[in-house]
Amino acid sequence: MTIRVYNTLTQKKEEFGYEDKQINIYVCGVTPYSNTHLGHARPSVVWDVIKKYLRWQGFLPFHVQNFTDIDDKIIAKANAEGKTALEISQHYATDYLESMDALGVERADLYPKVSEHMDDIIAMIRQLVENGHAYAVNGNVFYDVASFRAYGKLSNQRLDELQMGSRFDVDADKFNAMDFALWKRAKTGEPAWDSPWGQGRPGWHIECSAMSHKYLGTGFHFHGGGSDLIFPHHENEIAQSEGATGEPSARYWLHNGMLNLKHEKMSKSQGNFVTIKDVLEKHPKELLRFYILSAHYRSELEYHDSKLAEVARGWRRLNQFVRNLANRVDGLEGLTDVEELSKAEQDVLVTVSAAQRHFTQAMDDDFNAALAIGSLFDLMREVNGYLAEADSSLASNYVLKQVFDLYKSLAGDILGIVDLDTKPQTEGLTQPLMELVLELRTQLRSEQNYALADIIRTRLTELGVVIEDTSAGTRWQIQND
RNA sequence: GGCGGCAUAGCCAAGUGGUAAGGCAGAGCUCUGCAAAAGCUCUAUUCCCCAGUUCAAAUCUGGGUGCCGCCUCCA
Repeated sequence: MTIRVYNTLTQKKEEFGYEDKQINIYVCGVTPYSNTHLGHARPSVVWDVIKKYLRWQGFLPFHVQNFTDIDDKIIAKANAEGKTALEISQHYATDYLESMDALGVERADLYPKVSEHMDDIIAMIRQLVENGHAYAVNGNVFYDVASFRAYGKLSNQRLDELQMGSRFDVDADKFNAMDFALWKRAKTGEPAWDSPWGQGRPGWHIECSAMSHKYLGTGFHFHGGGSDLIFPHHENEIAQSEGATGEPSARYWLHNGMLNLKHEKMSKSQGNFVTIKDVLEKHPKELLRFYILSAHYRSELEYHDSKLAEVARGWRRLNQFVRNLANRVDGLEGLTDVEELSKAEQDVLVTVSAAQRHFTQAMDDDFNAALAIGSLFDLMREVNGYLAEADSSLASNYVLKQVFDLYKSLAGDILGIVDLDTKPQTEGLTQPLMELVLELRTQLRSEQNYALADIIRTRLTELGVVIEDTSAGTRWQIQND
């Protein structure tokens, strides 16, 4: 098995090389000053799936994701609301983690914060000054972009083509307009820390270099984030990390595409965002994940209010299929190999292994989840065909258990697009009441009182309870998406 | 102005040299008391346009058009 990934640094797909099973991952987190929105859901879900896939393949992902909890925007908001910057950032960091939990995103192994890594940041800035990549002026420290020959290698920018200063004023203390702040001199009313250059706070990019280096060292495997971070954030990060250590920081730079709202990037500063919590109040997390994963992680994704409804039908089919399988194979834990399989059953097993192979091939090719999902639909069609004829023999149960186990790992554990909670859909009286209603309706049907039976069905549908008459009896389900 | 990306059926979307996955919607059929579910069949002679390379191109090259992102904080 070989995994190939698109590396922004080389602008092509590369074979993923590794030395041992532990895969180190640094994903740029958020600046917590506002509610967590759908744009944040994209990299989170994408990396969640990558981690779970890698683990399924026998790797041990180790994931570090920062909180940039010292920042102009946070300070501005704190001053406006009469709170401290840390109160603001803590509040929104909590909102972020809650949103991630609600999305079924596994937590990172570490969430380092700027405010807790001042020594590491200062040490790296100092190193950069010593290495001749940074200079201090009036309590500020700037990165000397011209000193780093490879500057621009990630984003493919040429220094002389960048339009710096066109939309904001350039600090007069800079050697060069493109130089960026590593350390900012304290202004009144701002949180500040002691440093060799006086009181101040870190610039935007240095925290990721310092913290990724501290926890993952140099040459770690993956560095991820949104494509909007390629320049200047990640470009500057490379300049800092490599300028300080003399070694490459990350080997593979992976960038996810933007999630747009009405053809515009969803972002905090533009105010055009939909929060994750809002969406999850109306839709199950599995549906939101299905939507996000239905396009390749590098492409742009368009969101609008009816978007989830559009993909819901296909998603629901998949879920009901898996749920039916779950009911069917429930309690069949002890099944071992069964000797006599019919042709139809052998065919299903062949399709199962083909589906798993296609899924793996898709994920190995730059984590192509959209293609991988296609293989789940292919298998579903095949199995549904078999299911129509299947009896409840041992062989049949055995085969269906194989199918279910595959969906459980791929669609459930890795992608998180089907709800496998075996929790009863209902509580209290609903279950026995439904059984009673359906029993009576079955009686009516056997008496050919279809008019009344249909009224019951219609009224139940209006209540959100969908019933289906199958040859194996009537089944019911609460429609909740 | 520079850099990066995208343009595939009514809609979403995969596909980076070998003759167009998958989903939704639509049509027909099977099953069914009916409905639903499910299955089967059909639905892009063609991949924004124009040239070129090649036995072969949605895929490569050149040019054009349109859209998006970045060059300010952003996932």
